Amino acid sequence: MSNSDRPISQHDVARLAGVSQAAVSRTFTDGASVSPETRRQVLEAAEALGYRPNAIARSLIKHSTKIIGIVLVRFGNPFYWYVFREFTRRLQERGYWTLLLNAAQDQQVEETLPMALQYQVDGVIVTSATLSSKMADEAARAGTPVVLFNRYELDTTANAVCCDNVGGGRLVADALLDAGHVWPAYIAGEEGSSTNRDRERGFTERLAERGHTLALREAALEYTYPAGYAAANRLLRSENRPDAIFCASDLIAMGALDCARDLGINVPEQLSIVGYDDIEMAGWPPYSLTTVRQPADRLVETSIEVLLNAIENPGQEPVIEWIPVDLVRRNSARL
Amino acid sequence: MSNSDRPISQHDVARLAGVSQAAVSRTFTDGASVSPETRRQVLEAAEALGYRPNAIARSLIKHSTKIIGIVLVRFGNPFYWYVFREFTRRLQERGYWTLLLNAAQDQQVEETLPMALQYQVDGVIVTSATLSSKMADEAARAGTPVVLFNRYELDTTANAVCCDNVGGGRLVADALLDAGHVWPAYIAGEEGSSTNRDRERGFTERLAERGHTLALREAALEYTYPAGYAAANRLLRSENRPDAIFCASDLIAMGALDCARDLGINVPEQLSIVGYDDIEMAGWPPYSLTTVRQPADRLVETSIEVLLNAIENPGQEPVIEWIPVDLVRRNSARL
DNA sequence: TGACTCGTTGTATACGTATGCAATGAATAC
DNA sequence: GTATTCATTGCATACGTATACAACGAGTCA
Repeated sequence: MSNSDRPISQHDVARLAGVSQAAVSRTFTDGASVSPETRRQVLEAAEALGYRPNAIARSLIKHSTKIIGIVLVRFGNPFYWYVFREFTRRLQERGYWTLLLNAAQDQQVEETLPMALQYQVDGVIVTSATLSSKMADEAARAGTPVVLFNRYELDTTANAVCCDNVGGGRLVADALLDAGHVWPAYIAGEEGSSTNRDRERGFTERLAERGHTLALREAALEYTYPAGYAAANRLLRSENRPDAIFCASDLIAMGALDCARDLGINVPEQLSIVGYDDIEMAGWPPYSLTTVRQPADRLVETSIEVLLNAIENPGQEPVIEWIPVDLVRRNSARL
Repeated sequence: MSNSDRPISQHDVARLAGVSQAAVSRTFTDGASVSPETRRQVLEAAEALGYRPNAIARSLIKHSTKIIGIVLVRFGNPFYWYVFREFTRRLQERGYWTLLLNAAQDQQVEETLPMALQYQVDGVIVTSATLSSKMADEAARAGTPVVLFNRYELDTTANAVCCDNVGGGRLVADALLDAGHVWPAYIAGEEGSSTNRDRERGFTERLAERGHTLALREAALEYTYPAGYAAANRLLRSENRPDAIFCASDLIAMGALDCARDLGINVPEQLSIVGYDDIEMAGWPPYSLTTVRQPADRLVETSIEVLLNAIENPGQEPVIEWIPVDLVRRNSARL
């Protein structure tokens, strides 16, 4: 069509409507003072020219982009798919958009977070990764609130919303012991992560409190199905095969379950398997996984509330919110 | 710490370094002319103040945000999760960031796309949704290229990168007939979608060419596991049970497979099941799904190339790229 | 009629950065 | 010695919008 190379600005609209640029700005700003008549003329001219306000220019003045940065580290876990969908959906409902920062490695958070800050995001949510104190300082200096999702860091200035992973581990220990298991094993996920550490700690702690010990331990190293399969394979071929396996995530547990089947081990009669997360697939009939449910909706909602609160009330002390978990009893464990 | 409320700007850095604001800008602009000495002073001052360039202000001048909008409609399908991860990862490698637009319903694309344009994104990728001609016009007027992912629209001005869904349907028909199946059924996904329509068309067309007809048809309506289970349930309880089912997606096929098992039907001896997408789970042992592989990497790579090409060379004719598919033979079908 | 309020409008400026232009100075060539 | 080139620098302006401020006109009240 008739494409002048410069996009339409408020000046163009103002010229056509015979008013000042300020009048145009006011008709597109809620609560500004414009007479119905000018408003009509402006809207008419805007419609004729196909004008759309420039959110970038507006952001520059208002010192607010209405954009939230989300740092996602491990894209693999389906639990985080759901979480991510809910984040974007609920943020949009509240007038915020989402800039995604995909950090393949934990280490890359150090590079991506500064980029988010350069884009002047109003806030950042960091999922499944921690923040170095250097990064936390930088965000604080920029005045950009950060919420850690399902991680916590006691010594930094970041907010956090976190499941009680220690409590989750204890839940499983109690349930397994109550049902008479005596030779429990643990398959770890990523060794460095606080979620993995806390789940294992809660599990072994509670076992110890009740006079038992962790019989065996394997590391899947990743939160994936094949890694879970491989770890279970090592575990189940050992001399003293465990009578129960607690897995650091559902994907690991599903791999372990299939491995047990392939080895001809009956689940749950000969072996109980318990997962963690309660992803959608955990409920599918061929798995029917007993697992610790992390209430994703509540986690997300709380994170958003903490973040928006920090945005609207700058200079507050960082907050750590704990979200309780519960055990979903299905058919992969004899409980 | 010592927080002056305004963030640090190039003026602050310039004052401390004893140079002009322009000199600061130049040290942060590749290829600009600055002496090593001033550069050093500027970087020193910037470091001391914790200065970071403001990407929003830069975007305003350069008429380029280095942000790509991605419109995602149905978050459910794991295939799109992989696709989304690859998009963000590869775009980041090329210096682009990703603004996510989550449209729960198809219809909401009409509302979200204009928002992306207001944020001056350099381009838009629309996955699993079509574009009204009104929206296409608006994007064209804004000079923002759009690439439809796995959809095509012959009459609009949008680019498209698309799998040969008709060809995929034909592949399956040939494979099933070659193996001696005589009573094939189809489980449809979302009725309106072009992917669903084309897959079914290719399947039935090829059946007809070889003197067969589609025996039965059911609609899952959604691309989900439970919907696939329910549709298969209706299909397999009917009088003339099919000897093969072609499903519009892998998730539907996995639901159908579990339904067949629950009904005591042997797969693949009594019933062949074929899916579409080749998501990661399709390869897991308990499913081992025979399916049509959509080469996600190639789809994504091509989409990015088409989009970046359109960004760098404005005013080009829209392009439609076709990507071939192939059949992955596993154990859910007797082929 | 004059003083006052109040809603509307335009002017001017600011947000933080990039860049065209002219000025400066050093280095080179004759 | 002068003329010329060239890299570097600061000044000024532009990007598109929001808003403080003052000006204006209409209306109200005394």
